[in-house]
Amino acid sequence: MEIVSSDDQEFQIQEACSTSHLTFKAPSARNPLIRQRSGTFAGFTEIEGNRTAGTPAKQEIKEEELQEKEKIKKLLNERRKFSRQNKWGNCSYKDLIVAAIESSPSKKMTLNEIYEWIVKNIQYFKNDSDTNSSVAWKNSVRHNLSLHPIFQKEPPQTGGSRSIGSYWKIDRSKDRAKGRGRAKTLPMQDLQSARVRRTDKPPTGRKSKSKVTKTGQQRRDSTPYNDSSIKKSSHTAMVDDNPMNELNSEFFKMGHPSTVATSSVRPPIAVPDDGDEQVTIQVRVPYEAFRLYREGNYNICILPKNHRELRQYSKAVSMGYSPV
DNA sequence: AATAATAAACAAG
DNA sequence: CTTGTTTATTATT
Ligand SMILES: [Mg+2]
Repeated sequence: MEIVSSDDQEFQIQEACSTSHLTFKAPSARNPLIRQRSGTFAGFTEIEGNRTAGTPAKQEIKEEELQEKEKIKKLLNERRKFSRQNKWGNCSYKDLIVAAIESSPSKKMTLNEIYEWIVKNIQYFKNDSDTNSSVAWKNSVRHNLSLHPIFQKEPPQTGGSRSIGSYWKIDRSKDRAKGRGRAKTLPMQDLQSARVRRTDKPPTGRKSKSKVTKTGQQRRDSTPYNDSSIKKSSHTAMVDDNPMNELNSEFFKMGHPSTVATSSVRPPIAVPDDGDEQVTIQVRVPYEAFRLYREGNYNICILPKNHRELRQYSKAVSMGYSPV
């Protein structure tokens, strides 16, 4: 059990995770799953304080430009905690947006200005400013602006006939705090409200790279319906009569990271030849899986022992594996 | 296990 | 169509 304190409240996690076995019928591999402890308290994003603008007072414009280029080079090349090797360099969309906005003298930018900065300054996006493929990364930019509390917008402006949207600014005080247990302003994905799964619509999300397992089984695509006549929509909906709702809202003010934990299991699966072929099943532990109650000054969060396993189980079955 | 990328529904203008 | 929010999934570390 962990106790974590934030500015004004404390809460505990009790068995926010559990260990259990998921056994699938496997002709050749029949070891029971033994999974490690999961769903531990999330760590927090390292804040890059050292990229803050150094406010060069009186420099020649040319020199400033050179400095700016150096900064970008550093941003793309240096590895930081959690950084990935993206097509454009070792920085995240969030990093790019921060760099863009900070490069502006007024320290604020409209969405379109952010796009333009990226296209102008990041090689990878240069030939990609107005093509079909730009739709995807621009979507990601918007996603990141909305998602991260560090990005805040001023009241919307109007420019001529069409709206230019808002000016986006950096507010570091709203970024996730460094270290465990400090006051947190969490990204939206850590702040999901009480929703339940709706099964009448196909899901959205990232597509699987490998669509076929070694068993030859067709893996379910995350967006299996190309048929545009099938209307897709988010497949969750609020449940008004969830008795947890009241507690939920309080709970989420504290932004409990464990509610977004994903976990993987590697159950033995059916393979034709021999093999301990295993598959990773990622599931998101949904909010409603948790049982919450209050005890004194604490909100107690319990993930019922079997819940994660049940979700993994049903997902495995939907992928074509047969349980024992 | 945790973070980040990617896809897409949906709303408002 | 653009801007913005949110959910949901997989990939990468
Ligand atoms: Mg934001």
